[in-house]
Amino acid sequence: MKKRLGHIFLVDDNHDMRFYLSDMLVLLGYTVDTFENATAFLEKSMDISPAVVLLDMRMPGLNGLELQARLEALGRKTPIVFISGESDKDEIIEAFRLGAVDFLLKPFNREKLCQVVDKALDMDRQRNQEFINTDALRRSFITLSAREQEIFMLIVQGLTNKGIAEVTGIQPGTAKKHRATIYQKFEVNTSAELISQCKGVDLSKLMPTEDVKVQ
Amino acid sequence: MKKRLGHIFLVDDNHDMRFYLSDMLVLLGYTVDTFENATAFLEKSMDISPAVVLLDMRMPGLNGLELQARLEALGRKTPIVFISGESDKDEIIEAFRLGAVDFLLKPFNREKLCQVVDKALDMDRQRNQEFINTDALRRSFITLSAREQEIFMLIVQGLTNKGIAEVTGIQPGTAKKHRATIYQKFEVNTSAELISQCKGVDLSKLMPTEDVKVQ
DNA sequence: TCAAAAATTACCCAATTGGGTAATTACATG
DNA sequence: CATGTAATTACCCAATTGGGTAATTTTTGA
Repeated sequence: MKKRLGHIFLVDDNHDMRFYLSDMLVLLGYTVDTFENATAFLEKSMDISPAVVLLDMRMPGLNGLELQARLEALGRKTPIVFISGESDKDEIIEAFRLGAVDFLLKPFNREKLCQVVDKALDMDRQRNQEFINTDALRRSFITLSAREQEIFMLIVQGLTNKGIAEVTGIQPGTAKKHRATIYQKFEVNTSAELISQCKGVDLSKLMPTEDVKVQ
Repeated sequence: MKKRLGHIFLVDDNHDMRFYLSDMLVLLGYTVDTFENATAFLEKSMDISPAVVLLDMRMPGLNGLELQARLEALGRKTPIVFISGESDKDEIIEAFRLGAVDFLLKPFNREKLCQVVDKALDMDRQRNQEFINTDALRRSFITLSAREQEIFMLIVQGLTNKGIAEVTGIQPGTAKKHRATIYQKFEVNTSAELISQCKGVDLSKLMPTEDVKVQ
């Protein structure tokens, strides 16, 4: 059997189900952290990618939907797959509205579980890659002075030194000086390289944040 | 009441529901096309944006899920919102897996309908804008010769004429000549402008397609 | 208040770019 | 085969860029 890769956060209040699923998933090759309730997951989990949250809907304390909303509010964007047998239609719909990747109704077979988990892991790989790209760009961006950040935005919009001079009211030579500093800090030689580095990155997200993803 | 904007394709086999919903939606300000079954919609609808498909799940002939799959296969990407009372959990989950935006269980109130429809219309506006951006770029791209298309890709990756020369094996001056032609056809003066035009566009989607969206 | 950091401008030089013309070769389509 | 299109190369020129040094003024913090 092909060994599967990725991490699974399994949140289920049912002891037997936790052990049964965990064993199966570990056998399949995934790494697994199990949690008995939503609070335990909120407190102890670390950010790992690629990962997926396998989440039981009905639990004592916070239920699945409530945990989902909390994670969303915290900016923890690991994909969520619900596992449940007793959920009603409204709960299922609400889970998808809140961004759930899939919903597995018990009983489900191993193939279906793998298929859904792997799809979610793929999504997380892509999401994390985008985060990493943005983060790499941000590392350089925050070394820029305020003026340099302003001019950076104009450069990646395609403006020349002359255009930047017109927009900001400074001399073209000054714009050129700032541009040189910016290129140094981003370790590029041309505007094309700089703009390429920004491809697929939301420039409005360049201001610092705290969360970091490892691995 | 604030007048709502957008187009709705309403597909429902139930005559009363069709007229009731259609009247309500028109009153709210939307434009509405109604269809008695999936086949009618597949045959007659045109691409309009922003639009949303309100789709009944249980219908004679093709059911909602089958129509959804057909639309996906045809590349018709207007967001789909299901409307149904009798759907079971598996159908609901399958609808979301196939990309449904939302699922309204009957009975639902007017507010909920508006909220869901407007969200779907917003998604379609954005989707269509991306399509338009890509289409504008493609119009220029297809006027390039094969060699120019190849060099275009290298330019937007940030390569200089010298770099392009190394990669392709031609002389830097030749690369420069091609670059000049490309700039002309895209009506830009610098590589930064060209790359800016490509921002947010999936360059792998630049080859010609047939479907066109109006308005 | 005093020192450090940032912003501004000017100047120099080599390299590259943008724009244009021209000539030769390769290739395909009628 | 002939013609046209594409590709390739070379050459010229003006403008801009990349890289560096220097000097002055502003702003910021300690």
